Order: sequence, then structure tokens, then C-alpha cells
Amino acid sequence: MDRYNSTDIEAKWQAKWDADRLYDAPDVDPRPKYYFLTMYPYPSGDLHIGHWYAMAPSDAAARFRRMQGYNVMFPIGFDAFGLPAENAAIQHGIHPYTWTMDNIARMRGQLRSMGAMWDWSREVVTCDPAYYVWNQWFFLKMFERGLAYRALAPVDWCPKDNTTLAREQVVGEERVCERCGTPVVKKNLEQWFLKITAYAEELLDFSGIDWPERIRTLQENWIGRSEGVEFAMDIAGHPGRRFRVFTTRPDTVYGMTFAVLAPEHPLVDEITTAAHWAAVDAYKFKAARESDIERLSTEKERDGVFTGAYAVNPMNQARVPIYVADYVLLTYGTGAIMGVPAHDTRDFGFARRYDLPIPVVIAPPGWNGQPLTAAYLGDGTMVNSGPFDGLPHADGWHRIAEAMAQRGVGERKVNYRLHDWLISRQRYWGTPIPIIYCETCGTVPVPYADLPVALPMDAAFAPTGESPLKQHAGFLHVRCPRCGGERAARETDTMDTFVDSSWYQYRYVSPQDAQAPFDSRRGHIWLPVDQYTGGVEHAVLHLMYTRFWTKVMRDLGLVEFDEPMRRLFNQGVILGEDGEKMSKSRGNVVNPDAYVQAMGADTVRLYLMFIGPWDGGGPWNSRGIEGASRFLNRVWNLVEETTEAGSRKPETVPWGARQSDARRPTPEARDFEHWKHKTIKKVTEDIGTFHFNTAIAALMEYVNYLYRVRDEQAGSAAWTEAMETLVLMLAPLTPHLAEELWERLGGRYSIHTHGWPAYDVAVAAAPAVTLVLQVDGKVRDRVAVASGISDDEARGLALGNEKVKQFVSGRQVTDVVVVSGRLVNVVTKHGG
RNA sequence: GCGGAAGUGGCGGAACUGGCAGACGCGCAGGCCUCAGAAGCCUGUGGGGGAAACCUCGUGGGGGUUCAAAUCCCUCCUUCCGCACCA
Repeated sequence: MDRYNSTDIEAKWQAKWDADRLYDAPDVDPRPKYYFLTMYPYPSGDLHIGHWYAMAPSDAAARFRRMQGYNVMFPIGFDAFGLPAENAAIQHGIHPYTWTMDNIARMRGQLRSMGAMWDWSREVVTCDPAYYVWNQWFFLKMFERGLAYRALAPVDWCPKDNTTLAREQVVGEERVCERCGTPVVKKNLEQWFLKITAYAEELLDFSGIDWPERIRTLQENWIGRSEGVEFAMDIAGHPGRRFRVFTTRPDTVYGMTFAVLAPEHPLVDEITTAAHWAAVDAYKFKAARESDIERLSTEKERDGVFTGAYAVNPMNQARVPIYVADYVLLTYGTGAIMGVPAHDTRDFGFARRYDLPIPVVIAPPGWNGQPLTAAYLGDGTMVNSGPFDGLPHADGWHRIAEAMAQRGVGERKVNYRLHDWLISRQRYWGTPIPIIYCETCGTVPVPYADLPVALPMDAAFAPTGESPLKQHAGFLHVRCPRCGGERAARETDTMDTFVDSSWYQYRYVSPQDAQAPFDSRRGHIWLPVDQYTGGVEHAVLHLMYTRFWTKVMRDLGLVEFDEPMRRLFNQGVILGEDGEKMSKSRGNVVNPDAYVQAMGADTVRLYLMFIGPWDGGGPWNSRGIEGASRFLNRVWNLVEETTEAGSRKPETVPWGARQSDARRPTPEARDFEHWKHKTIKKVTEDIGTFHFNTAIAALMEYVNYLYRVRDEQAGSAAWTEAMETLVLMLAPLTPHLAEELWERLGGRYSIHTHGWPAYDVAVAAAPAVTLVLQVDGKVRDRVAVASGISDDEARGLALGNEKVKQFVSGRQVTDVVVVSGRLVNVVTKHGG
């Protein structure tokens, strides 16, 4: 008998699968299609255990679908643009292209060692001009439709990475760069934006896709829809000048005792009176200098300065002072608010500080006119609100909104927190934005015929805070494609790499296509993605952008669906053995390659899936993986020793003789079949729902059972069938081991083209059940009964049971609850 | 502050729709095998009591609903995650 040698087996089968192109997904095939996608990796140069944790279970699920009869496409590629390549280049003098391509070469090898069923013929590498030309193509399409625009705006700038960032890339309370953790600063810059806000409402609709609640909530919160009213206020002494405010509480408008403009609001300079110039200027200067951390701190007391100007409440013509305060943000709503201290916490604090009146306009239940000690935000009746007095505030909300609309001062409005997607990056290693600035013609898109705008290989990409391409004369200077004039220059910013990943799933359909981002005929076959897997860290980044991109593609007529991925599953994070996040500085990084060498890829795969629920992640345990290894050895030995050429007799097995027959009841053939079917049922259901850990537990139980009955069963036809079934069920999880054992069992190559084993529900159901007998909810006995037992029989059995009688004695039976085929609970009353 | 998720043995975790808590694995203990070790195999393993049969307590704390609660409701505590002056 051979021992299990993972190294030899894995090398052997990986080479054969590759040579046979076993996993290439044919475009034309009678089977139903299944597009299984896992997030493509960034080519950092090293495939770490986190990649394994994301990819190995995905592969198992994809293989499982394939065995179930689907034509599965499971593609792979590389997210090849981005800062690490450029930073490595700056530090080590290697060109980003070389660095990236070397890393990709290394990672291909590591990825192959996993034994996944990737279709390498569809590989996509995003830094290839044949790929990013379509980024530029999409950009031009969006530009034509007004979905890509350039604007001067206060944007987030990372001083370490020397580039602007999208709002989604600024994270945490400290507002740091998502990449490097450096606190960002605000800058006013002309930048390119994609108009994702045009799809805000649609992005809130998740109907028709099966995505985790968590992701939906995160996106909903990020989009931040709020309904309210936007209305205009006149400025006293400035005829015809007005500013608009947004409020979600129009019902409180009669309680307004001041108004506030954001310090950057364009009207501030115009309305500030001479007496207040100095104070306002100083305040604006301070607000501009303060970092976002200070400005947004909740600890900080809200402050502001009076402008000397007054606004007029359109509902009652009351004059209220206009302040400038930095708790009002230019980037949300209109950059101006009405101040209603009685019914808004922030306004309350502000009014307290500046001794502004705090009139109550929504009376809390039982309120008798006493001053408030805090803003009242709950339900109430309207008071001090002119013709609206006495209304419940919810009714007043609508009545005032209508009144404003009738008078032409305001209208209902929906506001979103979501901002347009800033895609300009002042870095080298990315897709050039295909725009030319001409002194005569202005902003001119590069003609489609001139695409791609190729990234020059000889740029000096040291980080200066300016786009490296600006220093590249050959790239920068260009004739205007419209007027032919020479006084024109290219846009030198490159695109955010999240542009690349927004549509890469489409490119896999026809990665070599030179006519279109993807071939529409093949797109009809494969799209959309049926199952997507990846980390939750992309909830409001990639996973929102790609939904946006798909909706744009739909509006461009490229696809006919609204959502890129039907189902999404987020796996958890694998932690170091100390339960902490893996990091080099902590020294708790697990190297998968070492474990692959020592125990085999199949063992690593199995252990990662067994560790716990896939969406939970959890700490790596170097002892735990030995359990997985032990199990695979047990499987190997079981199959090898009991089936080899059909010649082995059970008695020649060393430990068979040692087992005590007395404690082991001879199993019936029926029981043997039952075990097989119930295991298939469990494993089928669990792999289908990504519950790999319990699927593997069921397989372990089955193997334990098979060891128990091997002496009686080995050698029979049923036994051989059980071995085959076991190996088939392992095929998605441990593909090499399964292929090898399949061959040794005499199965036809390849097991991975074999169908998934079927089960019979009736056989899977237990032939005998344990009936639990309770008295007053406490278990007093368990009896084995036939599974079809009637409730009456069960009741009789319980009442006649000795243990039950013993606990019932001296009490009066008041009720007997029967749960069919499971449990009888005899309920008694004390006394008597 | 707002929103979300979660608290089960020494550890990772199981438990269908409310119906035997702790499957499976790790670890640990005892045993077999061995000159010895490794590996492998067998048995045991939530706490307390008991020689044992068995009894009893037990799913973060407290309360409730129910014949029956890890599961449902209320409340409190803790942890993790996200957002955070969003008008």
C-alpha cells in the first residue's frame, strides 16, 4: 500500500489538468452556464494566506457547481495598476511595469499550487494597454453623456501618497488615507469626477439581487438618503439676494432664530457688514487651517461668528441673524441651514452659546411652557407656528412643505450624502485620462481612433505632488485633435484603479476583444455574474462602483441587466495564531507555501474551510491544521487498504483484529446505505450554502463510521460504492487527493468531470429515531423507536415508561405534549 | 451619538421552524503498539455530587412568554465592525 504523498500527487495532477485544459470554460455548451467570480488579486508579489482563505473555498464552491452539471466559468486576473508598484519603483529603482509583471509571474505559480479550477485562457491584466484602452473608452462615453466632468472642488489629499483620493478612500474617525493611514488634508483642485450621484436612488434598490444585509446597510448608509425641503431665504437689505437652505424638518421652520452659512459659502463675503469683516475673515482663516479632525471633533464646542446680516424667514417674515459656522458643511445640502435650537441638538448648543432665543414650536406631550433643557426631537403638537398650530408635527411637515411650494419659496427635495466619484490621481502608474486641453478649443476628448492614450514607459515618476506625466514632454505636448493647434496639452492625471475593477468581470467574457470592452454575443451567454465572493472591505468602494458602472453600461446599451452580480458572499478575515490581524511587524504572518510543502495544498484548503464559518474568519491554528492532515490520511488509508485490487481481506488489516467486536453491533445494510445518503444530503446542502465547516464535519463523521464498520462491510459492492461516493464528495474540497484516489479506484479521468452524487431523501431520513421522554420539560429517558411512530403510540410509550412513571409518581398528569417522532413531554401538577 | 453584527466547554466551533446543548476538530488524560520515541489506534473529556446507576446546575447578567428557550420578548453588560456636526 502506498502512503499519501501530497507533493507528488499535487504536482502530477496540476500538470495534467493544465495540459488537458480541463478547466477552460467553453462559450458554447449544452449545460447551463454558471459564472463564478472571486475578487482578482493585486500582484503584490506574494500570495498570502488571506488569498487562500478567499480563493480556496470559492474554488470548492465553483467545482461543486461544475459537478452539479453547470458549465462553470471561474476566471482569474490581476489588478495590476496602483501605488505599491510605483512606490516600489521609487524605492528600488525598478520600473513599475517590470515590478508588476515579475510579481504576476511569481503569483501565477503560487496560484497554481492551490489547485484551483481557474480558466487561465481568460486571464486579464489591467495594466495592459489592451485592457486600459477600454477604461479610456468608457471615460469618453461618460464624458459625452455628462457623467464624467471636471470641477474645482475641495478634495481630500493624501500628503504621503501625493495624490487626491475619493471620499470612499478616506476612512475612520481620523480621516486617514485608506492605503497608507496618513491623515488627509483638504485642497481645492480641479479634478475629474464620475457622476455616481445620478444613480443614487437606483443604487439604494437591492431588489432582485441576493447580497448580504451587511453590505446593503453599509451602502445605504453611505448613500445617506434624506427627504426634506429646500427653500430660499431673502437677505434683509440686499434686494434680490437670497440663499437656499435644506432641512428635513420643515415643520420646525417657525422656530428658526438664526441661520448659518458654511465658512466657504460664496455669499459670505458679499453680505458681511464692515463691522464684522475682521471677525469673519479670522474665522474663515481658522476654519480653513484646521484639519478635518479638529473641525469634525464632537468634543469641540460649536462656534461661529455673526456676519452682521439678517435673513428673512419666508413663513413669518421674521428677521434672523446670519452666522458663519464650521459645523455647516459646504459639501452637503446647500451649505447653509436654518437654525432651530429647540428641535435640533447642534442648533441648541449654538443658541446656548450665543444667547439666541430657543422658542418651542413642537410641544412635547404634557408640555406646559417651561424652557427646554435639551433639544426636543420627538413627536408633538405644533405651537407658535401661525396657521399650523394644533397640528400633529407629522401633518405640519407636509402642510408647510406644500405652503412653501405654493408661495414659490421652496420645494421638496431628496438629499444624498453620496458624492460624485473623484477619479483623478496625481500618480504615474494608472490609466491616463484621455483628455486634451487646447488654448482655443478648451477641454477636448481624445478621439476614439487615437486610443489608447498609452502610458509612456520612460516617465520620471518620483512623487512631487504633481502628476509625473506633467514632466514628460513627449506625453504632455500634443496637437489639438479639434483645431490642430499646437497650444494644447494632455491631461496628466491618471485614473483611480477602482475604475479598472469596476468592469473587469465583463472583460473575462472575451479578454482579447479588440472591438469592444467585451463581445456582446458571449456576454449574452455568460453575464451577469452568478456568484461573487470577496472581502467586505470593498463594501462602499469596489462593490458600489461596479454597480454604478453596470447601470451606466446598461444606459449605454451594452448590457440588459441592472446589477453586475446576482449573489454576493463576503468571507471573513483570517487572523494570526495570536488572534490578531496578520502583519509583518507582529511576526504572526502565516506562510501558506510552507504548509503546502509540508502537508499539501489539499490539507491547507481543507483546514481553511474547516476552521469555522467562512464569513466569520478567525485565527489560524497550527495544531488545527494537523487535524485536517490526519483526516486526509485516514481517508487515504481507508480507501487504499480496503479496495486495492479488491484483494485485501479485512483480517490482514493490522488494527482490524484488535478491535473488540463485542461493543460493535453488526450494522445492517440498510444502516450502511442510510449513512451514505444522509452524508450526501448534508454535504450537498452545506457546500451549496458555503457552510464548508459543517460539510467537512459530516464527512469526518462518515469516515469515522466507515472505520467502525469496515470489518463487516469492506469487500462488498456497497463498500466500493461508498468509497467512490466519499471520494466524489471530497473532489471539490481536496481536488488532487480525490483525483488520485479516483484513479486508484479505477474511475475514469477526470473525477472533476464526474457528476455530483445523488441522494434519496427517504434513505437519508433516519430509519430509527430516538424518542425523547420528558417530564415537565426535563429529559428522563430516551427510547429507540421506528421513525414512523404515531403520536398515540408515542404517548402510550411515554406513560408506560418506568423512568417516566418514577418521576410522575405522586403528581397529577395535566397534559402530554407530543412532537411527532421526536419527543414526548409529560406535564404534571404538584400536590396530591 | 447613530446604525449593524455577535456573546455557547480549556480552544475553533455545532444545534432544522422553539423540542436530546456541546456534533466535528484541536487540546488534555488514560491505555494499546514500541527497546524508546514519532506516527497510528482505542477509551474518556462542560461544572458540581456519587463507587456506580444516576442526580443536579449549565449557552454574557437579570426578568418574561411557553408544556418546552442557546433560539422569541424586555432590560442591562461586554466585544467587534461601519458611519459620524449629513441639517
